[in-house]
Amino acid sequence: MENRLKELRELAVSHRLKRLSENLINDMKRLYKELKIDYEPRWFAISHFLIENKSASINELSKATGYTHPAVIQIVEQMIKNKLIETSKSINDKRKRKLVLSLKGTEIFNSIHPIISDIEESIKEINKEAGYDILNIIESFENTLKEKSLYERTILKVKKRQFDAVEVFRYSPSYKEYFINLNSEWLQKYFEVEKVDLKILSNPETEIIDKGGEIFFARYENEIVGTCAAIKLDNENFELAKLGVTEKAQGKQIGRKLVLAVIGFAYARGAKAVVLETAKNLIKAINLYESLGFKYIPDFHKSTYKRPTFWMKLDLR
Amino acid sequence: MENRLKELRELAVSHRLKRLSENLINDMKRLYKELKIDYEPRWFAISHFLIENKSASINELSKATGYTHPAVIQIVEQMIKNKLIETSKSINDKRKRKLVLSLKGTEIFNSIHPIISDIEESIKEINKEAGYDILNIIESFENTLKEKSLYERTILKVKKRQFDAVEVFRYSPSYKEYFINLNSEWLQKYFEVEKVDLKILSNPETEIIDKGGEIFFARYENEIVGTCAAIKLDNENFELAKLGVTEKAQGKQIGRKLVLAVIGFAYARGAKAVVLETAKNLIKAINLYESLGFKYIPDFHKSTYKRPTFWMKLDLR
DNA sequence: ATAATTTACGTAAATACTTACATAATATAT
DNA sequence: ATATATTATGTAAGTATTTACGTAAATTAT
Repeated sequence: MENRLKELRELAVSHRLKRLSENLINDMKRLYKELKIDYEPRWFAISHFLIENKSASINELSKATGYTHPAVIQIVEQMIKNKLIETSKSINDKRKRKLVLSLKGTEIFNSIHPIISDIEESIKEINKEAGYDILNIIESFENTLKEKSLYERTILKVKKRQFDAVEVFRYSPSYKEYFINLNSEWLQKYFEVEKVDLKILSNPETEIIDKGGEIFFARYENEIVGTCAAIKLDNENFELAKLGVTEKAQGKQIGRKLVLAVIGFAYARGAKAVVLETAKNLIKAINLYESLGFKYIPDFHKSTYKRPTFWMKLDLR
Repeated sequence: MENRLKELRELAVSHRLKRLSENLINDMKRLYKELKIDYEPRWFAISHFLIENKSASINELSKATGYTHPAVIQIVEQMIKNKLIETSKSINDKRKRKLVLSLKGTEIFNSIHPIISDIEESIKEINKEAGYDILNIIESFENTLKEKSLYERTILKVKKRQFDAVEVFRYSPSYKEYFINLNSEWLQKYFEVEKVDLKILSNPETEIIDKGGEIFFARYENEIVGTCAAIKLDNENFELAKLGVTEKAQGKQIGRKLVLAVIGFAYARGAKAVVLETAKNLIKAINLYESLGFKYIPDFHKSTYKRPTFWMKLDLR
């Protein structure tokens, strides 16, 4: 409990940042209202850019301010209604609008200048009292997140954790059923179980193990959820085949760990390459193979199956 | 221009804080989605509180999380729809609802625990790279603003600036018309110009100046916008009277500066007190008088006017 | 030169809240 | 004991933005 409470603190960062920002924006609004200035804080960034650059298009404003373009359209619309902005079609590019501040817009912007200065001063004062320069800090966090977002950082950790939670172990006769079932699942979903499949799946010992290959299984949260075979083709080549991960356990690094087991097995036996035969519609599998360095090889072998397949290869030397 | 650009930087603080927070919240959402967890980040604070405290009412949750109570109602509604929360009427207080996490709610909350930890770790990592502890910083700013908000800080500066921009000067015959007009404005708006008023307004020299009093005027942006008289009652008492500030210039510290001029005048002449006669519906004026230390005195004098009035007094010793 | 892609803008709807207001139940003051 | 104030909740509507999607014009590729 104690532990969790502490965690909430860190997790609440985003929420509290938002509140802090809303606080400041509301105070600005209240100031304008109190001083009877007909001006919304959200107009500021756009007014400012138009003062500096004379005219701009919706898109330019969006990029300059960081608002999405529909947001800019809506803010600009408001400003047009308040006669602060005038709009016309661009001449050289008929898609674009040319937006300029009206005389009234310029006047109001200049008239709020003293208040802006006061707000500025207040923020500096707040910085001093708080003991931090908030702007520097924001910039620093923006840069840190630009390098690697919270999402990217966290997903790496999650994958690592999942990867570590998968236990891979070798074939023994008692797991024979799993080999059939886990492979039937995806074969039935995407294609059909062909005779060639059935021959291997039903006789893993004679077809794979006895010929110098191996079959791996993956256990995740006490359930056997995946399998993959290494078939010895010759002294220099192994085939990775019959990779199957049950649907509800997908996306948990199980396939990756199984493929790595096969590669490791082949490598330990002095193989030069691992090849595999797969099909275009097995997108997740192909992505996995590619991420581990497998490359498409045209005309390597004719297809073993009725289903249309192609071959990939990973060089081990 | 340069100058203004620099200012925008400070002013954009709130906007950028908001974006930073949205960034983080969106990343969290994306994480839950990617990991196929049926959970919204906004549920977290409430789930957490209910895990810690077993049950709570809408109001308690609002206070604990910082959301407004309608926000809590809406989030809770969502969670009820997702069967994460169960609700019942409170027994001892029929206004209250008793909200508890359902079994499913508890399970889901516990199941996201590892991801929460990963997010936590990521935030710590971000802190380290950015070189700041964001949570400390937020807290520091929250405290600074709690002591004195951006609004309060800024409004003080604005008032000071306005106050300094008002120029107060003394009566001379050429300003006679202003004395009549500025006072007629408010008299006509709130009451009517009575004979007693007219006598003083038309003869400021004989009625006020020659008897040892004074009339002050205020100039703001090159216009005469306010006036106020100090009438000598006897050697120990002055009456503050005929305070008028034209409507469009109100709220700019003009009245305050005029009243201070009258007080200063009386003080310089060795007066013991300044009194004034005002009316209940002149709310802004009364607020001003009170803020400067004037106190209500019952039965001081009978009313000089047809309109219902009362007296206030400021002791100078 | 034509097809395909990208860019610029627009619109509708969704999101995550807030404000403002209403009402019933409870607590407090006279 | 009764009026008054406060509290807890609810509801409707507003706000400031985003996402998602569509279309026309311009650019690039073939």
